Amino acid sequence: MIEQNEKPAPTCSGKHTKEECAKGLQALEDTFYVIGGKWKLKIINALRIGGSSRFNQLQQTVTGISARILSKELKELELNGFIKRNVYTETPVVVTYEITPYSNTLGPVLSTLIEWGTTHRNKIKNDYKELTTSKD
Amino acid sequence: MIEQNEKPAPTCSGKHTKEECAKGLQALEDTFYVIGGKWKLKIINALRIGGSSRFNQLQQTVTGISARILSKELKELELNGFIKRNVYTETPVVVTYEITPYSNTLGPVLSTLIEWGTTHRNKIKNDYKELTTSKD
DNA sequence: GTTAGTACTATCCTAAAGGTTAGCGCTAAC
DNA sequence: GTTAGCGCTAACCTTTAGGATAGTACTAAC
Repeated sequence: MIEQNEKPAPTCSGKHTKEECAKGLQALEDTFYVIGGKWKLKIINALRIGGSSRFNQLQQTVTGISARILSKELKELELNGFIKRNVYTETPVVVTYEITPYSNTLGPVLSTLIEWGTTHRNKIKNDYKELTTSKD
Repeated sequence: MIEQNEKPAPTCSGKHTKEECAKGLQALEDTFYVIGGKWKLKIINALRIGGSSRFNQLQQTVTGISARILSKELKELELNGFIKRNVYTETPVVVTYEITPYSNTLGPVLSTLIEWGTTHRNKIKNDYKELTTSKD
């Protein structure tokens, strides 16, 4: 919201990057398509860290998710090859979910995302501190 | 969807990782909160690659976005310190958007996300090829 | 004075995501 | 026979994201 009056900006479109940009756009689209949404990466992360888990256990770990959504997301994740569902026909029936090797390709994605979120939270905290401490 | 009947799985909850898991969950939550959604990362990526751009230019680059949404997203991104809005009071008025240094902290996030999306697309292609080529 | 361009914005509407509640089929314990 | 736990699932509802269309304020050109 700052007004300026110097140069009309050189309409820097950069033809050489249009293709690159389209590729990036496509790749982001693809990524969001399979692991986008509120829960998928959280579930995968929980299974990566906590190891194979059962349904109710998972619902406790991934705080806030409802059984309906968890069930739906697990189905989608299984369909896309990110997790494996194991049924032990005992009494009572036990079902466990575990990540597949393919999920491990998401390792770097998860770590950068988590790292960024952590640093961002600290930044916000500091910004707030500075705001309340300084008096100018 | 595979049935088994071996061990009831050792209820591997792993107390030592609960905290770790909660932290990851929180970090993912924070990340999604500021750069989640269908468009934000795409816009930042476009500005990163294409350099500072004007409104209509951006709308062309980020294919599929409507003016209303673009306007809304840009406001949010500016509020959170990811982009800078420059107004050149000329005739006609020209407005450019550019990324801030803080946006550059998203570099690793964007590249891993884009890289993963690209490899995933190739995997899907190969899976499909194998499916249509082999006859078993 | 009409048209065109720039950068939006208001209104309205649809569709997808997600939440709430209740319940099923099974078995084992009280 | 009632309760409780496991792993869901169906029905219904709310919230949010996003899309379509039209219009605003300004100015300059025709």
